Amino acid sequence: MRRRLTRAETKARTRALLLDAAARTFARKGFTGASVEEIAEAAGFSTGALYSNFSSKEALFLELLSDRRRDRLAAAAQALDAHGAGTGEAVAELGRLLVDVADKDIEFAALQAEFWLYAIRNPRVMDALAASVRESHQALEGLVGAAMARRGAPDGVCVEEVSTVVAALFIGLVRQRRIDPDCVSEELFGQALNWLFTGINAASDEG
Amino acid sequence: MRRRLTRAETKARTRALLLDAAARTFARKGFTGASVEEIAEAAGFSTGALYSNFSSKEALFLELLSDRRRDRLAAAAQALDAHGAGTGEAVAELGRLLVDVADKDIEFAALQAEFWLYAIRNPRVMDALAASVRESHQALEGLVGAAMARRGAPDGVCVEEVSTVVAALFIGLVRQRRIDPDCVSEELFGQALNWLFTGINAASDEG
DNA sequence: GCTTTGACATAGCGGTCACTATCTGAATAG
DNA sequence: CTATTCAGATAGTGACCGCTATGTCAAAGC
Repeated sequence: MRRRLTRAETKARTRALLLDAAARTFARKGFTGASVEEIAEAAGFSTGALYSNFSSKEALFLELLSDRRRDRLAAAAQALDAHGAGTGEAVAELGRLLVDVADKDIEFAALQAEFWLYAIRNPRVMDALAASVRESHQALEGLVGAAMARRGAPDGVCVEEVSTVVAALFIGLVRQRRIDPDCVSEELFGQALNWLFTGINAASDEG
Repeated sequence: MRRRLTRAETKARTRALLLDAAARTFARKGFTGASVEEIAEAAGFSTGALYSNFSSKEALFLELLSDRRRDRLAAAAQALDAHGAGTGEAVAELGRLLVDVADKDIEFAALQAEFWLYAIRNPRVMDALAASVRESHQALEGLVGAAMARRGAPDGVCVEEVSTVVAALFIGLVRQRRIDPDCVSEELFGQALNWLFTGINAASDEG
């Protein structure tokens, strides 16, 4: 049986519900296309509740910008851990991640695109986006560094650069898979990573 | 001295000016954020002129979707031709293309992101976007095929797949360069392509 | 148990938007 | 020269939106 909630608890719950509804609605309609009434209704509240928890539509949006990528990152890390990261299977698991993000979590890619466009147009929030991206890139650098070490990659190659390339590849493939799934098979991301890491080793052996 | 324009000529000119203004405005404000009055004014006309040339805001947007990528493609092909495509310099030239698209033609990336989001949300226009993308990918496949042949790549590797990877890499790097230019140097795209093509050769030598 | 507080609901205000009905004047046709 | 057509201007119209002022009722404090 459910304990009676305190005021602070219900407020926190309302906030979380509003954030979830906002993520769904912004992803489906865009920042300007989504109305605050729509968001509040999707969460089961009124606009009054929304403005009692967030100072403006933009503030709600920016809070998502800081939050959601962290959520995704945690889920991805968990999935990778569960399937033997640090082994040769990591590449296969990254392929599965591509499918997850492109096909299942259809909100994520759309939201990130919204964030990017918003930051391009409102330079004052670009720092926040850059920080959010940097956070996930640092996690990725751990994986990439491990992969390079396992494959005996040389010292001359910059882990940050390789990570940036891997992340760019991922984003580009997710986007393309939403346009034409036939062009981006589930294995293509893993395949491309194999080419990339093989090439890194081979290229440095020459120079 | 300027010849007196016929009605058809002035109308075509008005249409073109409206399309240009629409590209600028949609890129800067987004599809929902840009108003038709804003677009018409930027072109030096009234909303009446706009609705006399396009049936709706959406029709104007969709016309850009078909047009603008072709323009970009033509400019890119010209730039590549001018700097010795088909030689080893092609990779360096592709690096320059990255800088052009990311830094100078700031409209292009934003517009493409708008198109993608719009197509995601309005499945009936996804076909148009897919066709537009396929057009540029086919041009890219010519370049990629030539690069692979020059480097003596094996038969077992699918040109379409490699092209998709190259395009994805490009899009992802442009996006990241707009977030943090320091992370994506001008040479990184060319560097990544070198890794990629080197890896394609090496991987197939093994199997 | 009375008072105070504050989370959330309701209603409405000013402003903007996509789109249209109507008008004007210049290019065309005869 | 006159009549017609039509590109483009002007001036709305109804709908919607972000936000706020105000009301309500239950939890918190004493």
